[in-house]
Amino acid sequence: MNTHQTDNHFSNRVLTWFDRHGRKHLPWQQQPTPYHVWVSEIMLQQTQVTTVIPYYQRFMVRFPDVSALATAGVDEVLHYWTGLGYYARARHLHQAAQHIHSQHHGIFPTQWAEIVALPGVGRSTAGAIMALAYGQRYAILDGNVKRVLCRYHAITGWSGSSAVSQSLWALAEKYTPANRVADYTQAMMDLGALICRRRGALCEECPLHSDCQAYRQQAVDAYPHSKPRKATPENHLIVLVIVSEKGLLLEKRPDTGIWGGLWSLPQVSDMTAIADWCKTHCQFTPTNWHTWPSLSHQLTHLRLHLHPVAIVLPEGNAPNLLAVAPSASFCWYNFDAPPALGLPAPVVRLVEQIKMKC
DNA sequence: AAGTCGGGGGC
DNA sequence: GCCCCAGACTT
Repeated sequence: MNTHQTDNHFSNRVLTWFDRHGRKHLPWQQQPTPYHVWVSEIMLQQTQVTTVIPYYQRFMVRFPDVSALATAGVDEVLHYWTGLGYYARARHLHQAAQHIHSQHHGIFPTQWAEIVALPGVGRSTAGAIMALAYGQRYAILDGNVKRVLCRYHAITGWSGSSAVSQSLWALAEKYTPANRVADYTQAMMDLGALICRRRGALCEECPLHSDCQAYRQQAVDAYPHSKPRKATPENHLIVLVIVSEKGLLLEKRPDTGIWGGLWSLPQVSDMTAIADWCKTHCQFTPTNWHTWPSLSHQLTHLRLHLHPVAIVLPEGNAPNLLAVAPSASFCWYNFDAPPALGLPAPVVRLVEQIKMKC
């Protein structure tokens, strides 16, 4: 009977705090159009605000609206995404823009079901667009909201497990108010990011601390429970550094898997495959090569070691090599006029090294 | 239900 | 080093 009162109690406290302390000057808040909210939400998936801001600003200058994004090439979109990670986000964003451009005349859809059907948009991102851009009462459940709710109710278990996630969604829906839903949604993210921080939570400044179960237990740092982790595997990749007067040879990666759709160095399965690879793809058999120092690259779930092998081009055989590229899957990366392509972060590092040697 | 997908921030 | 971050998608 008093559950409704309790729900308003929660959102009222959050909203009062927001009026005084919430963030109101983030780039995507200035004109919270569906397009601005959408792009920002996709960039912010698993990515911190301070990292996103410069990417968002560059992106909006180049792709100011859905149609600008839809009519651009996917390589250029990935170029603007280079360094942000999770590149499927960029390809999905581009696909969705093309869908909106061709099927909805460039007008962003207004219904939740249409929005959640867009590639790359799940339940939480769709809720954020509905709440922030349209003021409709839809809930979100991002990392911030999860942390606030896990602590407020002292919820045990990993928040990614289906049982805990289901409980959290029910709570998120319950607390989301009908009035001022845009402010409330922003407030919950701000509360999680600024006050209910992963470490070093500022509980004395939190509008909810008098009712927070984790605070009452004096065990705020224990929530949310972290994901059980396994040992991260190590992967070794042999990559080829082939430089001609046209630049560095790059190969486009398939859309699925790591660095999907990005341009990387050609990769071979083992050292014995190098000669065959050159014969097949470049119509020449290298006489010798040099192994360069390896680069390590830590990902969430594995550790990569790149072993660059520099192929020495035989004198006079460069013309044959030129026949290789450009094509759909190969290109020459010109250091003096770098093309707008997406490159994995360690390849960017390697390109910098190669540029120094040339 | 568990794995995959990246790079950077912060301690 | 380690864990996490305005999650979604595939298997």
